[in-house]
Amino acid sequence: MNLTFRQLKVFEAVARLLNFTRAAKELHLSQPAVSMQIKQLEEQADTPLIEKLGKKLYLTEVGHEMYNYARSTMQQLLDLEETIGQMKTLQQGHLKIAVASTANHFVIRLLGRFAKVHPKISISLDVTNRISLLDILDRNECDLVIMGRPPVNYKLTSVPFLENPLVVVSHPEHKMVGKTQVSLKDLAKQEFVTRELGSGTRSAVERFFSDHNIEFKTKMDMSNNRAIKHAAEEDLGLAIVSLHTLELELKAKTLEIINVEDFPIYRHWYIVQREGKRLSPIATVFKEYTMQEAKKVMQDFNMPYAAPK
Amino acid sequence: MNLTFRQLKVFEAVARLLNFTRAAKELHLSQPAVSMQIKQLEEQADTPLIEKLGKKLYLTEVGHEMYNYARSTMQQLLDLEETIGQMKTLQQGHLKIAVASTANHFVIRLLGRFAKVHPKISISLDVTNRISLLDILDRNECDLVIMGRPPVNYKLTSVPFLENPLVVVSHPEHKMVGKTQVSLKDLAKQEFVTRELGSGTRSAVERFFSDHNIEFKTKMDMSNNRAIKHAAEEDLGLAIVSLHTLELELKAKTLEIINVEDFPIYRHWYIVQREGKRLSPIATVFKEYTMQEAKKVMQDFNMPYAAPK
DNA sequence: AATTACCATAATAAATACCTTATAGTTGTT
DNA sequence: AACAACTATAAGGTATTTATTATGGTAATT
Repeated sequence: MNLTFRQLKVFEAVARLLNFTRAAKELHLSQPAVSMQIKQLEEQADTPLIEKLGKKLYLTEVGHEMYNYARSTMQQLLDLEETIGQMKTLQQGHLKIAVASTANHFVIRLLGRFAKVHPKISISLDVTNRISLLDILDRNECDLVIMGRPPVNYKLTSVPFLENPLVVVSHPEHKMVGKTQVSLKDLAKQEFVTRELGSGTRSAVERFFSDHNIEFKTKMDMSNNRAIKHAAEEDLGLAIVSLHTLELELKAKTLEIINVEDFPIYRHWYIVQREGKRLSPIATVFKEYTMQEAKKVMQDFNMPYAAPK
Repeated sequence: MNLTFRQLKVFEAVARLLNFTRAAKELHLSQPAVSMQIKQLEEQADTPLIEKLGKKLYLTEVGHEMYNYARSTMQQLLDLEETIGQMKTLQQGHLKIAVASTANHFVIRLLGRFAKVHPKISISLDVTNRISLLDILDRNECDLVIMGRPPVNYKLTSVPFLENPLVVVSHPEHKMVGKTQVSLKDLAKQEFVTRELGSGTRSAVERFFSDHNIEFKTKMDMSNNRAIKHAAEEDLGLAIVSLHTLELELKAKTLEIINVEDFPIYRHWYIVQREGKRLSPIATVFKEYTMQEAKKVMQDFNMPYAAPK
């Protein structure tokens, strides 16, 4: 059977009004046009749908079935149109974001604000490590990823949108705490607790040290940021971490920032997508929102986006 | 939005296979034909439905919605086709019959047999009086009506399919019971309990009496057959009723048939439909079944379809 | 660098879908 | 018998749809 929506639309009107002429008027058509559509539909169904007894029209049993089908299908089409319309106007939709664990803190705040502006949008947030993020991008499993500078050999489009200052922190009792300016030479004498080799932060730090021709002595390396801060709190060594992950520790004064020459190291947070990816309307809006609002959001939460010099 | 079933069909294949070329093969089309259909569908939706990242295809959010819609609509279409197919092959459908109350007894038996032959068909039976039956026909509210000879001034098509013998019955103790042959002259001396004026039976009886130039003395008239039989059982007078309504009373010997000259009066049961009515497949079959099987059904139930002469 | 697997685009031909006007035929009513 | 209200049918034209082949471009693979 090979019906057309046109046939269904015309049939619906005729079945409802039980009058070809009035249906034709309603559809702004000539009456024979209606007759033809009905005839074709009956040919498709290979059975009469409408019968005329005297002057009055009646639906046959199959006609009733067809009427139900026509109404149901047309209603579904209206629903579809509405859904699509809402998706386009951001009244509906789903946003899939993945973020590096170190970015978790401020991204949650950013998303919180964004969700308030777009209350009908549902959001899923995946917090995971750098390797997984690249995997997710590769499988096209999310709209956007927020992470440190992505590797160049992947086919990705990335935009830096916020400074990510790395600062040196220590146990509050450390002798360097409170000094106006610690020299890099002095810093080099210290031992560090750091992220594992291959992490973005670790490479950035190593590059910084080698650029300044000083040695970088590691005491321990750990696979997550939380563990590093813990180690520093226990005075197992100095740590170099993103300022954005320090809010709690600074407030509770379990860690202090050390004022070191040439610090903070300025890295950036990037918003990343697959090359060629066509963003959904809501993802486009979120990307713009992030690029515009990120700094403001950080400041509003009393979080210096850069460390004091 | 003005989609076509073709677009949906092609889109369904592409969305399922995520591969234009394979979809084209499945649909026995060239690959560009598929590209075009998808393109047109995307134009209708005014938003991308499929995105290509590297070599792989993905559905967009709207694409997923469209996929759901396509599958649902196509499934409904299959359901519709199946329903229509079943209706055509009598594996499904509904039969609406209306019968005169006096025909009730044997029509129920007829329908019982018919229902066993067509177990998937549902049946509704309306048992009512002659006036209502004509009304029902006028409003095209049923497929077929079974009744006595319908009036000629209605636009109806009717076929007699079974003799309807009217016999004289009385209380078993009546003096005429058991006589070899009662003359019409003697009968004329009796008083009768009869149907109301305007009923089919009543007119038939009156015509019979006047044709034979004898008087017809009524004692009481009543609006239904059951009441008449009751009155005769109570010896309030003789009754002239359809033999087909007497099964119980004869078996229980609460009424006896009187053997009267020129009786039984032979009327007929008619199967009636509106002029020009196109019967549904199942109604056509029922009409044929009735015309062929009615006599046999009556006999099988040990019901003489004609009174003994 | 060449190859392979895909999808997009262009040009073009054939089919068909769709609508209109004009006209004829029915049915029920006055 | 004439009329009014409807639907069916026929003829004809236009626009749309649908497909084909040929060709070009892109991304991953060898």
